[in-house]
Amino acid sequence: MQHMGRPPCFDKIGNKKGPWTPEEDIILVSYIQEHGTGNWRSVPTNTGLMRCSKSCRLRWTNYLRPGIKRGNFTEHEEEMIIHLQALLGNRWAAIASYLPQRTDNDIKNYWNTHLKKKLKLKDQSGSDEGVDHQEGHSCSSSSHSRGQWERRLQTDIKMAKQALCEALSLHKSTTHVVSDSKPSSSSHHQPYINASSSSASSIYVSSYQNISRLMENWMKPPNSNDTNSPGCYSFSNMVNNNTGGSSSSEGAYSISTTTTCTQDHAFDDSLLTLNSCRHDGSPPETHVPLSLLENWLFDDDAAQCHEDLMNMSLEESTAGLFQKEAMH
DNA sequence: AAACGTATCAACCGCGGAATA
DNA sequence: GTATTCCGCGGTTGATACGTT
Repeated sequence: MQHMGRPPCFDKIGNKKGPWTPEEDIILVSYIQEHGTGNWRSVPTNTGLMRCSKSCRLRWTNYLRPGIKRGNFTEHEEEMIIHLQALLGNRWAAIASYLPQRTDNDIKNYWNTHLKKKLKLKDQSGSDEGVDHQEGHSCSSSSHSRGQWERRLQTDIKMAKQALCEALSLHKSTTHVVSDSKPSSSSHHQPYINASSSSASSIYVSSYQNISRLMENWMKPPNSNDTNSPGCYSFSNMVNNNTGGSSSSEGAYSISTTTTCTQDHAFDDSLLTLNSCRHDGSPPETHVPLSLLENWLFDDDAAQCHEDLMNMSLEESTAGLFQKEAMH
C-alpha cells in the first residue's frame, strides 16, 4: 500500500518543520504577490524555502493571506459558527466560506476550544434541543452522501454566483480603496498601500512598501496587546488592511472596508457578499436599481445579511432542494 | 517564586478526490 | 482505464502562554 493518497512530502531531505520565521514569511509573501497561488508545488523550488509546498500553502491560507481577521470572535461570529456547524457539521472550510475573514483552522480551533465546551455546558444545564452539537452534525443521520452532495451544490452555487457577479459587474467600477479605518480595537494599524486591483489578476498589495513596513514592524518590540503568538509579529496589520486580490483558488476575495457597514458589522458585511464580490470588490454602495439577482449578489446590508443567514437553512438557500429540517 | 495544570493556536499528518500523464 | 501527482480538508499534536495553587 504505497499510495493511499499522496505520500507526505516531508521526507524530502532538508525540509524544515516548525514555526515559520519572519524571513520565510517575507519570501513567501513576496513570491505569492508576484506569482499568485496557482502552483504550490513550485513555491519551494522557486523561492528556495526549505518547506514543503503543503506547509507553504498552509502558512499562506492560515496566516499570511490578506483579509484574515485575528483575535477574539464576536458574538455574531460565534452564533454563525454554531448555526453553521449545526447545519453543516464539521466542514470547517464550508463554514469558513461564510466567515471569510476567518480561516477554517481558526474556526476549527475556536470550536474545539470554546464553543464545544460552551455548548456542552449549555446542554448539561438542561437545554433540550434536539440539535446534536457534537462531533458529528445534526443532519448526519442519512447523510454522508447528502453531505457530499451539499458540498458540491454549494460549490456550484458559489461558482454560479461568481460568474454572475462578474457578468453583472462589468460595468461597475473596480476600484476600491482600503481605508486604514476602524478595525475594532486598539490598533496602531498602519495604512498599507493597496495596489488597487484591476480585477482578477491584480496584485493585492504593493509588495515593496508592505514588506518594508513589515520589516519595520518586526524591528519594534512585540506588542503584547496585539497578538501573542510567535507567528504574529505585526504582520496582521498589513494583512488586515489589504484587500485580497490574489488569484488564489480559494481565498481570493476582496474585502472592502468602504462599504456601508460599520464597527461590529464589518464582519457581517463581508458575509455572504464576499463570495459574490470577490473579483471586483465593487462597493455595493453603488446600489443602482438592482434586480433580485443583483440583490442576491451584492446586497450586503449588514443586518439584512446576517438576518438572512441566520434564518436561512442551507436547504432554503438551495431553493428547497432538500426537505426542511427544522433547525429552530 | 516555583510548580503544576489548563487553554490556545500554529503547524503537522494522513486521507480523499480531482487533475493529469 | 490506470497510475501518479497535486491540492485541500479535517483531525490531531506540541509548544507555549496563561492561570491557579
